[in-house]
Amino acid sequence: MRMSRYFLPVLKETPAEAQIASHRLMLRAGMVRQAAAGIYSWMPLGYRVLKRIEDIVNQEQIRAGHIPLLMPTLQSASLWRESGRYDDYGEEMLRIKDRHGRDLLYGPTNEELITDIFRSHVNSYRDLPLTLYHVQWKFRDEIRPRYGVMRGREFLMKDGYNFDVDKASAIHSYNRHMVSYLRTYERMGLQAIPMRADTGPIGGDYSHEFLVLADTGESEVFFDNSILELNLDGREIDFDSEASCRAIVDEWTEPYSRTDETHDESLFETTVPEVRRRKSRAIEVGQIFYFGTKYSEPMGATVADSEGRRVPVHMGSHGIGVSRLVGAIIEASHDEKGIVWPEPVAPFPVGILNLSQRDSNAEAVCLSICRDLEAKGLEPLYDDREERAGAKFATMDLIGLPWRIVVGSRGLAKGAVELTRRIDGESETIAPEHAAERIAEIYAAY
RNA sequence: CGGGGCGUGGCGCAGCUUGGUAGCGCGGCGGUUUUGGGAACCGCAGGUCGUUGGUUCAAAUCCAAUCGCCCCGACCA
Repeated sequence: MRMSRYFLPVLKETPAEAQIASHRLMLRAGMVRQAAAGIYSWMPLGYRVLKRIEDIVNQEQIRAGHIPLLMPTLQSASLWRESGRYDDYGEEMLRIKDRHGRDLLYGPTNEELITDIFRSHVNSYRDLPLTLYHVQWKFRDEIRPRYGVMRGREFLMKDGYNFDVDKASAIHSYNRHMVSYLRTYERMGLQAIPMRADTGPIGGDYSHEFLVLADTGESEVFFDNSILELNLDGREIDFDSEASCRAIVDEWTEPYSRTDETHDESLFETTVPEVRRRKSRAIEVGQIFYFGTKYSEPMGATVADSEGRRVPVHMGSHGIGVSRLVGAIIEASHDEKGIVWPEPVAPFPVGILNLSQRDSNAEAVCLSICRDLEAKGLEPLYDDREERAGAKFATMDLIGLPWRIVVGSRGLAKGAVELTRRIDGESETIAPEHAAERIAEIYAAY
C-alpha cells in the first residue's frame, strides 16, 4: 500500500481527551475516531489491527473445535424476560423501542439468544458436546466510558457458549477454553494470566479472567511470579483430550494468581514464597465461565440423555474482548515514540521508507521490494510521500510497524538498504533483492 | 447519579475578569529553496466562538436554559 494513496490521518499533537498511552497513540496514529462517548469509528489502520486480532481469535476457536455463527446486535426483550435478566441487568443494558412499541435491546451478551437457538434445534445428547461462538459488537451503557477502546460502550467481543450433557463434560469444555485462550493470547504476543474470578452478573461457579499486566490496568492482581515462566510455545494440543487439556489447566492454575476480587492475602503469604509474590495492575482481556443449568433450566434447553430422560444442558460462556485487545496490546507494547506492534497483529508486516523520493532509482527499488513482498503474501506500507526523512521516520515509529526497510540514495550507492526492527532499533544492511526474502523468513515464524 | 472542569478553524490553545466585528502554534493549499530523524521563507484558504433564548446601541465575552465532552467516585469486558 502506498502511503500517498492510503488514509492515515496521523496527529502530531495529542488530543486533550486521551489519558492513557493506548488511547493517545490510537488517536495519534489515526486508528480510531471517537463518534460519541465510548463509541468509535475504526479508521483504516485501526481496522486492520482489529481484523488481525479477530482472525487469530477465529483461527484458535476453530482449532479448538468451536463453531462460528453470527447473532444479531439487536435482540427482542422477550427472551430476556424469560431468563429473568431483563430486569436484573439494569441501566447498563441499552433499551430501545421499535415503531410498534415493542421492547428491544442492544445485546450486552448473548446467552438468551444462543439458548433459544439451541433449544429449538438440539434434542439429543448425541448432538453434544457443542460449542457455538460469534464475534459481534456489543453495547453496555457504561456510566462512564473512558480510556478509548479499552472501556468503550460499544465493543467487539468474541463470545462463545458450550452445551454439554453433564457437568464433567462441561468442565472439559471449560478447560478446553482455557487452553485455547492461552494459545490465542500467546499468538498475539501477549502474556495473559488466568486468574480465579468472581462470576459477576452472569452467574455460576467456575470462572477465570485473563489479565495482561499493565500499569494502567483497572484491576489489581496478585500472583506467583513463577506463572510468568509458563508458555505453550507451540506445543501440540489435543483439544478433544480431557487429560491433555486438564494437564495444561493444572499447570496454569497451580501458581497463585488472583484479582483483588478473589484475593486471599493469608493464602497468598502461606503458599507463595516472598520473593515470588507479585502485585501489579492488569487489564482484563477475557473471561470464561461454567454456569451449569442457570439458563437451560428456566429456558427449557434440555436434551434426551442416553436413557431417554430430558435433562437440562450444562452450559458455559466465554468472552474475549477483541476491540479491547487492541488497546491492551498497545498498553503492553509501546515506547515514547509510539506503538510497537507484535508481528502477528501488526497492521502491516513492514514499512518501506523512501528517503530519496525524487531519485527514480530509489523509487524503482522500493517498488521492486513491494512487488517481491506481495508475491510472498506480505503487504508492505510504502511511505512514498514527499516528506523529509524525519517526518517519515516519526510516522513509522508512531504507527509501530515491527519492521522497516529504509531505502535512500546514500545506501543504494553501496547497493544496500537498511532493515530495522522497531522494538529495539537493531538494524542490518541488506541487498534490496534479498529484503523481501528476509522479511518472509521473519514472518514464517508466526 | 454525586463532585469538578471544558466546548473558539482539522488538532493544541489564547482572548472572556473589565462587552466594541476573533488571534497564535501545528496541520492544509500554492510557490521558492531544502532533502538520512517531525525543514525555512513568501503567499493563501479555512471559524454560525456547541445550541437556544435573554440583557445591551453592540455579546466569544454578561445572564438563563439546553446539548456534548473530559476528570474523580460508585459500576464494568
